[in-house]
Amino acid sequence: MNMETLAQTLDCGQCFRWNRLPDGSWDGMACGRHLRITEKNLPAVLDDGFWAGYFDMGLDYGGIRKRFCTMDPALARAARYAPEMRILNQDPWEALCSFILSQCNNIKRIKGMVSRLCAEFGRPVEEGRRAFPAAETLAAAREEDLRALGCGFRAAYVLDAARKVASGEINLEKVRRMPLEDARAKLAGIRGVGPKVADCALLYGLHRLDAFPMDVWMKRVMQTLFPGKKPAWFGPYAGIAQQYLFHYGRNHPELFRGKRNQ
DNA sequence: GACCAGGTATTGC
DNA sequence: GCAATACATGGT
Repeated sequence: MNMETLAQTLDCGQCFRWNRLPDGSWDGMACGRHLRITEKNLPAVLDDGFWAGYFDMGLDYGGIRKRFCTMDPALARAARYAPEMRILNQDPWEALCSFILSQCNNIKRIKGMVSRLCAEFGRPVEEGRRAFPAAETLAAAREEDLRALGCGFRAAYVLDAARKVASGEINLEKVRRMPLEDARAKLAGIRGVGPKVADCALLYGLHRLDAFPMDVWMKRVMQTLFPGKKPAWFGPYAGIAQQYLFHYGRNHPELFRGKRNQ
């Protein structure tokens, strides 16, 4: 992993608090910690206990990729397109909340909404930096306050999620350990959380690598490149395959020209 | 100024 | 079941 290939992980639509600065460094927040990654400190970052875990350095992505390459030529192309991509270990609540905000939205605006949410409700951690707001904090907010930050119709959804997490009605660490279908059903008890957002929360927030978010892009990918196949076909690391394919598909829209959009 | 965006809930066949 | 529609709003 180097400064360029970090984009495969930090700019592939799984997280919303990282930005590349003009000098090429990466600036971001995770779990209440601020980090600026430069060419110089990158090795030390990946050696740090917390950040190594965040970047999932303990998992053998090379081996998983190799297996994918033997399964299907299109999957091989997608895996080779972004070979350094990893699924981050993000804060579960932040991921759930962020992907509730992601619906019917674009990545740039999601980032803006998350940023304003942090500025307004996040705990200050250092000069000008704020953590992602705690569920307890947002649970006490008013819907109109969230709408004022540009959340739109998603404001009520965020509020419902915050209340259910803060009250303990939904315990994300318990959800992490549930069978996939039970976990999905539990998350779907939140207003504004359907199959896609639930799987995003599971994959990106709870590191459930068997979850397989099916958005418009993945529907196109599946129809075009894997007709008749279902997510389980990709195996226990289906979520990683999904991320390779999502990123590859989004950057090759010509694959779907002339196909029906779903 | 349309058109679209990593969807979901509701309604009506 | 499945298609149609509303839901807010900023980016392009």
